[in-house]
Amino acid sequence: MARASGDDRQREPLSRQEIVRSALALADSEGLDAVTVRRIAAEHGVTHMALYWHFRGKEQLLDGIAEYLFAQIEIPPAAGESWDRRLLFALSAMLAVLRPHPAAAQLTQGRVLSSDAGLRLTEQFLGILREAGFSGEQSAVIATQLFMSVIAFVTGHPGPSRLDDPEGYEAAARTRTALLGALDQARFPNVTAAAAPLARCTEDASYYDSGLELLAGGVRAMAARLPQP
Amino acid sequence: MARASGDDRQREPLSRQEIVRSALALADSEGLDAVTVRRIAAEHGVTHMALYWHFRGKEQLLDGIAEYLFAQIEIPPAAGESWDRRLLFALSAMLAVLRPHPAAAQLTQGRVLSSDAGLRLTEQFLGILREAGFSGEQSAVIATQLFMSVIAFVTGHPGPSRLDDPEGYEAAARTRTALLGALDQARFPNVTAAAAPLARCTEDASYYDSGLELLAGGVRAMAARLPQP
DNA sequence: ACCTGAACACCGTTCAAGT
DNA sequence: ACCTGAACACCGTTCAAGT
Repeated sequence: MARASGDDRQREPLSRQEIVRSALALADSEGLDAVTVRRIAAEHGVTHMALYWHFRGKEQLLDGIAEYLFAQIEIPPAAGESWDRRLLFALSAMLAVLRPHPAAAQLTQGRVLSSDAGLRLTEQFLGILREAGFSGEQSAVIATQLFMSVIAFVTGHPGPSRLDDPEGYEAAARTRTALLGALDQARFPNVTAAAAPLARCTEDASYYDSGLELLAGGVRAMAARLPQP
Repeated sequence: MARASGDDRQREPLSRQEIVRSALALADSEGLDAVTVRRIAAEHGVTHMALYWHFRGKEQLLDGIAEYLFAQIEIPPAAGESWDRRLLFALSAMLAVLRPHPAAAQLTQGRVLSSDAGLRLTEQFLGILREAGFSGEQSAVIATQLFMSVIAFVTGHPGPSRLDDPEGYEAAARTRTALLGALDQARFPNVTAAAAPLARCTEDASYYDSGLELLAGGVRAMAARLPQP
């Protein structure tokens, strides 16, 4: 990934895209703390001030990562489908994009309304919710809460990613399981009994299936209580 | 809040509690970035290395903040109540504690299972969910997702807190509303129509009421699909 | 037991300057 | 247009030392 500074004396100019992509790769492999102006610059064989020509500051660089993630979310067109199936598709599309980037997903949390792709996503969710019969205000509230929840499902995934570092992931999961299992059974009967699922429940697809069911079921329940038009 | 270094020549020794409390106050008033070993130390009229006697490092200090927050969550005893009402009480209790600390709440996200008070909370949620008929595995998954969602509802609250800085809050909300309202109405019909609720929906209690309804409704829907015992 | 002083490696940002 | 060099203020951490 790193571009040695010696092997290409005539480097082509950086682009915002390249910078954002290497920042995202850094977040994926070493976490958000590793996303540093200086380290990103080093990846490109450039001094760290070079990035300030492309971004006004680090905050704008992080905005760029969030925008990049939002832009990848493609909600499949499903014109003939019911609103609740379309909602499920939309939530799945978000999860599919964010899951590989548990560290960087954090950056999307406060940036939905300040990125173009985030606004496009919001627009689509509002459309689905309006179709379900919710008012503009209700749709705004529910869309925000769905975004926050989906993002949190992904960022809540602790430690190293299973995809990037499977053996590191395994070791961390085993350690957590052992710690939970060793707790006082009198004080924590349910925790000790469910030590393994608690420690590793975010690892497999069923975790996200359950999350989608929780959210979609909640929205359906709220829709069912709406006054009939 | 700051303790001048001159006014008490015989300072009583620091305690972890005091350090954690001033760190939390700093997060509340200026955000997580302001929570700095050096600034906390200055609040107490002490050099920054003094904190290293009380904490092994900054990470442990942040653990302390999370622990402190979890410890304040008191789920009311409600022995005779149905499981879904007790679930609602438990979620409300979490929200009540976390809402005043939108910045610091972020710290609780990955620390539920590594803090004593977080484990106590987990135990109580698992108890409620087991009573609803979910298996240990299902309860672990759902409890985790409920935690993540509630925390995200609070941390998603952008900008300055309404309680700590009402006029700053108002100004930020107005700016966001104006920005959303000025978007292209052809591309963003629903966003522009709901500009105000989108920009400020996290401000009032109904936002959190809606969030609780969403989550509780989702869990009820999942419980309703369980095979009858 | 509780805190200080000096030192270190690292960070984001500014500003003038180079090509 | 695109990048460098030097400088600055700030950060977390270590380690030996003080009381």
